Formats: sequence, C-alpha cells, structure tokens
Amino acid sequence: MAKSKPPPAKLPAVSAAPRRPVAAKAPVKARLSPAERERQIIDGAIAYFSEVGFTGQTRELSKRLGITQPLLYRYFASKQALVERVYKTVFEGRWNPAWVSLLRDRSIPLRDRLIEFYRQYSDATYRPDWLRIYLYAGLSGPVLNQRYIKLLQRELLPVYCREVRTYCGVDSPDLPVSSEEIEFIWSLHGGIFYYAVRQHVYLLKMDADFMFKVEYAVDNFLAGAKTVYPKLLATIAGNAKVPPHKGKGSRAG
Amino acid sequence: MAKSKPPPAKLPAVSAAPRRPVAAKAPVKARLSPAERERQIIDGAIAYFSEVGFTGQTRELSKRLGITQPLLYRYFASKQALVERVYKTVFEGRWNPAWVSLLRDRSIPLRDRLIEFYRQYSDATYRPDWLRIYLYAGLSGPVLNQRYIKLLQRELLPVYCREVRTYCGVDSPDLPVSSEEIEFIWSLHGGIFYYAVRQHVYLLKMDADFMFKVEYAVDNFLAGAKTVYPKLLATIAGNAKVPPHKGKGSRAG
DNA sequence: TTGTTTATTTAGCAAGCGATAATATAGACT
DNA sequence: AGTCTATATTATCGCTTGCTAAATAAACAA
Repeated sequence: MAKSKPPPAKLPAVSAAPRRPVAAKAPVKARLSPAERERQIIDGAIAYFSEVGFTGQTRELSKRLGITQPLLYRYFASKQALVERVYKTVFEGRWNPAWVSLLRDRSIPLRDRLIEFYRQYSDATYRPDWLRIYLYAGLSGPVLNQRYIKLLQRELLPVYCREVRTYCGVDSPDLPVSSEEIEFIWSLHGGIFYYAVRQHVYLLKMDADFMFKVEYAVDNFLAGAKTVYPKLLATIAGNAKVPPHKGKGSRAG
Repeated sequence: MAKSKPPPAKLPAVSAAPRRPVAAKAPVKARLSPAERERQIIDGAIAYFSEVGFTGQTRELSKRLGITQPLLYRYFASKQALVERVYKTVFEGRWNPAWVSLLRDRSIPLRDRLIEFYRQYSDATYRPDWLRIYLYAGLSGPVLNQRYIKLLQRELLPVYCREVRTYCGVDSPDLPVSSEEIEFIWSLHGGIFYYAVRQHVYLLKMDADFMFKVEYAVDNFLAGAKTVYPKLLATIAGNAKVPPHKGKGSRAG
C-alpha cells in the first residue's frame, strides 16, 4: 500500500541492446529499463503461473526470472495485481478481429472458411499457456471465463450461425440468432476446444492430427446441420420460447 | 511418517445411529467410529477441495468439518494422502459398467440409447464437484486424467464406434476400431462435456436445457455420420495408417 | 570527479501452513 | 463405579510466503 516509488514509466529505451555492458556470456543480471523489466516479469509470470497455477510463489517466480523477489513489488503493488495483469495480457492479447471477417467472407466455401478459422484460432489460443491459464482462471472464479465466452458469443458465434443458416438454405435475415442456435454451434466448437485440452493440458498423444480432426468435425457438423438446423429453427419458432423480435442481449447460453 | 497410531479399522459399526448420545440439536461434535469419521472427512474434503483446489488448507477443511486440524492426521498420514484418497473416491466411485450394456442394447434405437446414456452419465459425473476436481487434477498433473480418458476410450468409446458403424450401415466386425474413429466420436462427447463445464464450472446461465442440447447434438452427429463416417473409414483404409489387424492397445488419441 | 536519481539487492517481519507430541476425555467393558 | 483404550484437543515447532524498509550500485548530469 505505502509504495515508496512506483516505476516512473519513463520513455522506454528504443535502443535497448547497446545500453548493456559488454558482458559477453550472461547479460541476464543487467539493469533494465522499467518497460523492459515489466515485460519480462509479465512474460515470466505467464509461463510460471500457467505451469503451477496462481498459487505459485513470488519467490519461485523471481528465481526463474533471475531477479530478487522484492523487485517484483516495485513493478506490481501486490501478487494479485500481477495475477490480474497476466489475465489481462493473455485474454485480451490474443483476440483477432479479423476472424469475424474471415467467417463472413462468402467468396470462400463455408467449409474452408471454418477450417481456416480453426487453423488461425488454434494458433492463437490453443496453446498450453493460454489453455492452462484459462482453466485455472475458470476454477478461481467464473467472471473472466464468462467474459471471454460472452465475447465469443457476441462477436463470433452469431456470425457463425448466420453462415451456417445460409449454408443450410434457411437464412432469414429478420430472425435474430437465438441462444439455441448458438448452443448448437457450441457442439462443434466445444468438441474442438476439448481436443486441444486433451492434447495440451492432459498431454495425451493424439494419433489424429489436429487439422485432420477439425476437417472431419466440420464436415460432420455441416452434413448433419443440413437436416437438423432447419428442424431446430422450426422448433424454436414453434415453441415460441424466443419471440422472433425482442432481442434480449444478455443471453449466455 | 512416525505415525503414533493409525486408526485400527475395527469392524465398522453396523448400527451407526444409536451409538450417538441423544443430543437432539447438534450431534456434530460426537465421538465417531473410525469408519464414520473417515467417511466424513473424505466427503468434506471432496466438497472443500473441489471448491478451492488442492492447495486448500487443512485448517480450513477441519474447521468446516467441525473438528480440529490434527485430527485429520490421525486418519491420513499427510495432506497428500488425503488428496489422493479424494481422487480415488471421485474417479473410481462414479463409474457405472451398465453404461456399456446400455450402449450395446440394440433393442432400442441408437439415438435413444445415446440420449439415455448421457442422461445417466451426466447424472453421475457432470456435477460441480466431479467436474472441478477433474479439472484441478488435470492441471496438477496429467496422469489421473489420462487414466480416466483411457478408461473411456477402452471401455466405452469402442462400443460407441461399433454402434455408430452399424447405424451408418458400414460395420465390419473384423476391422478393429481405429483411433481416428474414436477421435471422431470425441467430437460429440467433448462438445457435451464442455457444455457441462460451462454450466457447472463457469456458471453460465444456459438457456437451453441440458437434455435438449444433448438431443440436438446427438441428432446432428448421427445425421452427419451417415455420410461422413463411411468416408472416414475409407480414408483410414486407404491411407493404411492402421493395418486392419495388429490391435495395438496403447492408443490414446 | 562529484552529486543525483533510480533500479536492484540484502535483511527481516508477521501471518500462514503442514505436521507432531503431549494432554484430555468420551465410551466400552469388567 | 472404576479402569482401560482409543478418539479428540491443546500447544507448538519449523518452514513457507506475501510484503516492506533500508542499503547498494548502476546510469546520467554537472
């Protein structure tokens, strides 16, 4: 609380390298600019916490960074502050708005769009550090994962639905995307996500290549959707569980 | 290590209730038989660790149980021993071999079999405590989750595959179930599992009822499989990645 | 060189934690 | 009732952990 001096965030040294002395072998212990050191701490914290969880100790983290533990507290007011910075960096740093455009691009067959999307999406997020932090976060409290899932359900999955509707020949631009349709899409998306968890968190040797699996999952989903998606739409309209207008925005399903 | 006296595991009291004094209101602090107390500790530990993770403190656990902390060490040599007992109880205690018979029962349409299976399976395992302990375990180390997944892949999913093959009219009893087929099934199974995680771990309000979702997921999967599963089998046979005989048992994919 | 600034380290506190030994007491048996 | 055994508690040790204050040393300016 009574922090002596927060790092002044001076203009970061553009020429970082020449500042260091000529120590040839291990320039690890050099004196870094605040921006550099902060970045290094965050990167190390992502690696460390993703490995052992957010109950990991600040001393062990500092040891891995090659610095002393109190130095962490010059850059972050508390361990909790560092943890939240890790959350923020991981969850907000790897989202790519171009994915939405990709899914919308009807010059490409939907099948190919979906496969390309999963190639890019998995490159960004289906990595051990992201997945493990995502799972640890979800177990610590639901807020962050809810926020991420709602981002997905707000930005990506409705587009997804529209394209699948069109693919199935049942698009009606007036009918808003219902939560049941979103959930229908989740069947595909969740299955692919869980593949990544098995591979990168449970470390199972996967015989089938990831993209091989994605291709079959997408093919199967699209083939089934041709007959099932229209039925789903009819059911929704029939039950009138969701009045065609009245777009309630806070849906989570 | 130098335990003074492990609980002697005397014959457990068959008549548990009458042993307690007539204390009407709060018989909590009674002196319990070792079997009862052990059971109580394990149950409490499942609830507690599933909530806060296995870094939870023994003092807090004992407080919730209404006993003192050293008493835990009369029943378990160390915290680690208790943790492993929790793992064992949760992962081995809720598996039902009848699920395999259910899936095999061809007097029932496959669709109904699958839906009934997920009704029963979700009742047993898709609960907050099981799911959270499963996720915590997977983050602590891959061994236990690998074991559980391999149980699934050994006992359940091959049967699953056979039935889907027959449903698609492409069963050949001589051709062993390949890992690619298992993985194909995972697309359905993983999507349903992840629904449960979103509901019970991320605490999202799910608009669609679980069984409603299962029905559509199963329908979509089966409808797609009719065209895609035969193609998958052909691809496998064509690539000859897996020679039709030589049943290698250690596949994890 | 000398002085100022600030990144980094050394030293250490207070609370928390797993585990143990000694003590007390409830309940069964004679 | 009196005795004995095993269950449960009190008190405490040794180590860990988040965090802080003071000391040190590297960069920069004059």
